[in-house]
Amino acid sequence: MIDKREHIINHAIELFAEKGFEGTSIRDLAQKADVNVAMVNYYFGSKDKLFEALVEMKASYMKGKLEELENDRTLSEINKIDAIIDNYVDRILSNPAFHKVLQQELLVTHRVELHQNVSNIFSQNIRNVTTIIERGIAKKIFKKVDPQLTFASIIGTINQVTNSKIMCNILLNQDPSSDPYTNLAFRERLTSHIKQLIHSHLLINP
Amino acid sequence: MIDKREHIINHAIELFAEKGFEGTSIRDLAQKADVNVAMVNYYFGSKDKLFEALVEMKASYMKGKLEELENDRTLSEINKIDAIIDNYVDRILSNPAFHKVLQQELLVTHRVELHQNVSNIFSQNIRNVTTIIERGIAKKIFKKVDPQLTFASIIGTINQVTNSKIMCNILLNQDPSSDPYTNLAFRERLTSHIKQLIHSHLLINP
DNA sequence: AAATATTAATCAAACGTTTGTTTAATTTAA
DNA sequence: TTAAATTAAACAAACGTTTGATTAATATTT
Repeated sequence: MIDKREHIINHAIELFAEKGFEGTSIRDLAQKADVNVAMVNYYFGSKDKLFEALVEMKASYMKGKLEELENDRTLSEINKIDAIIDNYVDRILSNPAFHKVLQQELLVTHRVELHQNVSNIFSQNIRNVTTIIERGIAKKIFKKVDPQLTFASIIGTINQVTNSKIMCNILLNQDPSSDPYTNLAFRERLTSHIKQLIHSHLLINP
Repeated sequence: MIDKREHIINHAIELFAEKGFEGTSIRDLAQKADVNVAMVNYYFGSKDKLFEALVEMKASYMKGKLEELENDRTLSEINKIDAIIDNYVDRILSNPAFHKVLQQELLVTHRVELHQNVSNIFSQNIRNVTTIIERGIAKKIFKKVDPQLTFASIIGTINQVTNSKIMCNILLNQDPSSDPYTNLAFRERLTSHIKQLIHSHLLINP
């Protein structure tokens, strides 16, 4: 075993995604990760701190690529948007369980601090994307759309199909047991739909 | 007090939305609703059955209007879509807490039966909307879009701004304490964005 | 109409479990 | 040999639920 903290965290993500944070007991987690019940408190101090450590360790993958794209001067605004869509879909479909954990924490509000932290993970992304859209509008390449809600439509479409596997399969008339998230054809279908949607929304000359 | 069952359910919706089902204790609920702890089990049998009764009692508001719209022969396809968008935004913004409870139950999967029931609440709506879009495509009024994912974009955009008040305020650069859901200007902004987005996506002659 | 019987609603208290956490002893590794 | 890691056992607190007694409301009988 390489890193026991990460080992526990990885199993915690799966359980939290399936049952929620409150719905998962430390004994559940210890059994699933095949460690002693005391190890969670030994390594993390408490169940709450495990959750914080989990978010902190795994949230970094959210950043990075986007700032890079925003500052790329060789790409047109619409190409940046396309790259962001590809990037988002890629990362979320590669980590559906962690993404679900974050979405759960956005829905509930009683852990005020963590709820704020999770919100902040997304806030820089919002600013980056809306800045790109606003620049496109200023250059008269884009129509005068609502930049904030345009971002909401991009990320909201992705969330709509990634938040619930069962809902996604109902939506796509697929077998309830089939797994759309690992299906490459589905990934292609999703990205091309969003790009098509956003292109006709943004571009003056499509 | 008119109906004690409904009285308890209404307070349960608020608490479940804020803390989640597992995060809410019966003692929490009893205190908030100002009833004895034994009353929940007296009226509903168990905490789980309270949850089922809650969904059953409040989910009916989801149906109705949509079947009506689908069968209306006086409206064009795009007018039906517009009416559906108005209807969705209206109902969700009028019941944000209950909507959050449903979204939470879509995210977690460990209560298999209830998760299925909640999914089914939406499935008829999906069929209605996709049918309208397919008819518009057949009539060559609409472009050859992806009907299922187009629906996902409509409902996903709404969810994106209604799932978290804090996220919504970050998105809209608003004060963290402001309440966008009761703000009529926000409702108008949201519906007109979605309509604009979907019109340019669907219509061949906008 | 008054008195009685029956049902429904409410309550404080207690039930047995499960919860997150801690302890103190033991094993492992450096 | 010392520090870190692991363990089974125990801890108090919180959990959902049940109990048995008491009050309120309704129905029945006089």
